[in-house]
Amino acid sequence: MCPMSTYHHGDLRPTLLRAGQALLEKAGPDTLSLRELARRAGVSHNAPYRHFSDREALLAALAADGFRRLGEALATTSGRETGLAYVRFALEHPQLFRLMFGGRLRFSRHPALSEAAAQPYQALLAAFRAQPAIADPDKAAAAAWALVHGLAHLLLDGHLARQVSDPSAFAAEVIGAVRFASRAG
Amino acid sequence: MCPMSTYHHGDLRPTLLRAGQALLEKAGPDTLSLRELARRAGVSHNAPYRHFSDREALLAALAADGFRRLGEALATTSGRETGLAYVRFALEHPQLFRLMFGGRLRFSRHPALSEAAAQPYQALLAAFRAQPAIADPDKAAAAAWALVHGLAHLLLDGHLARQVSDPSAFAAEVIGAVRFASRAG
DNA sequence: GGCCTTATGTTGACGATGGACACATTATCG
DNA sequence: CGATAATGTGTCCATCGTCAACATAAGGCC
Repeated sequence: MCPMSTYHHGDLRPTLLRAGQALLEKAGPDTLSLRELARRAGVSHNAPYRHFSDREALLAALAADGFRRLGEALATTSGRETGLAYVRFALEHPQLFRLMFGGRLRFSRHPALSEAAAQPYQALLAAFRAQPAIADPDKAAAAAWALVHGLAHLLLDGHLARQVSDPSAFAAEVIGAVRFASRAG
Repeated sequence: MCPMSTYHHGDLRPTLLRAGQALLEKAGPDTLSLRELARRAGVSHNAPYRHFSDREALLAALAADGFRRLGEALATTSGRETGLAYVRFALEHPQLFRLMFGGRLRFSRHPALSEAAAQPYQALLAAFRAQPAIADPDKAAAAAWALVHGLAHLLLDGHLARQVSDPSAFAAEVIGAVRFASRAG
C-alpha cells in the first residue's frame, strides 16, 4: 500500500535552509521563526531540531552560506571593484548581511561559521600584500574592509540616504575618494 | 491611612530608561525584555505601555539617547581624533552601538530617533567642508564615517581579533593609514 | 524474509514574551 | 468637592523556543 510517504520528508535540512534563505529576506533575522520555517516545509514544529540543535544553529548555517556566497561574489573582482562588489552584495541581500554582521550570532559557538567568515578577509589580505607600493598592507587591508563594511551598513540603514539616489554609484565615488598611505609617504 | 504609596511610581519613564540602559549592556538589544524592565522597576508588566507604545519605542528612546551621548563624545574632538573617539564609543558601549546601528530599529517610525541619529553626521560634514584642501568634502566625510563605522563593527564582532591586542591602538593605526583625495590630485 | 538499531518526525507540554482589554487608583483642575 | 485625565494592575491570548515521550521509517544482520 502507499505508505505515509510524507512522514519522512527525506530532504528536510536543505529544504529548511532554502526556506530560511527566502524567509530571511522577507522577515529579517530577528523575526525569522523556526516554527514558521517548519510550517513552510510542511513539517511539524519540532522536526527542525533533528537537523539544527538550536535556532541560532540554523541562523549560523544561513550566515555561513552567506559568507560563502560573499566570497564567490568577490572572487571574480580585483582592486576597487572588490570593494564595490562588497557593498553591492550587502545592498542585494540586506537581511542576510545583517545576519552575518549584525552582532546576533556568537561566532565562537559555531566554528564552521567562524571559518567561513574569515575566508573573504584572508583573500583581501593577500591582495593587499601583493601590492608593494603600499606602506602597511595589513593596516590598509583592514582600512579597506572597514571602509566598505561601514559604507554597506550606513547605506542599508539609510543614514546616508538624503544625498544618495543611486547607492551603488555613490559607493563607487566614496571608495574613489580614499587613498592609502604609500611607501613614498 | 498610609496610601498605597507605590501604586503610582511617579517617575517611571526615566526609571525605565535607566534600567533599560543598564540591562541593555548586559543582555544585548535582542534579549532585552519589557517585562524584565518592569520587574526591575518594581512595577507591573503592563505599566511600561503607558510610556512607550511599543517595545521598539522603548528601544528607540534608548538609541536616541545613545546618539545624543555619541554626539557629546565627538564634540570635544577634532580631526582624526574624532574618528578614534567614534570607535572608542562603540568599544565602550558595544550593545548600545549595536542597538543604534544593528538594523533592528525602523528609523522611519521614530522621527525623534532619526533626528538624533542625523546630528553627529551633520557635525562631521561641517568639519570636512571647512577643510579647503579636500577635493570632495561630502564624499570624504562619508568615507571617513564609513571607515570608523566599519572599523567599530568589525572590532566589536571580533572579525579583526586575530591581529588585534589593543583595539584602540589598532584603530588609530588603521585610521592613520588612510588619506583623502586632495585638490592637488 | 524477519528483527533490531538508529535516524527522522510527531505530539504535547512548559515557561517566557509582546501585546490587547477592562478595570482600579491617583492627580489635577474646574 | 467632584469630574476627568493620567497612570498602574490583572487577566487573557497568540507566538515562540525548547524539552520529553512516543511513532514511524530505513538499513544492516541473521
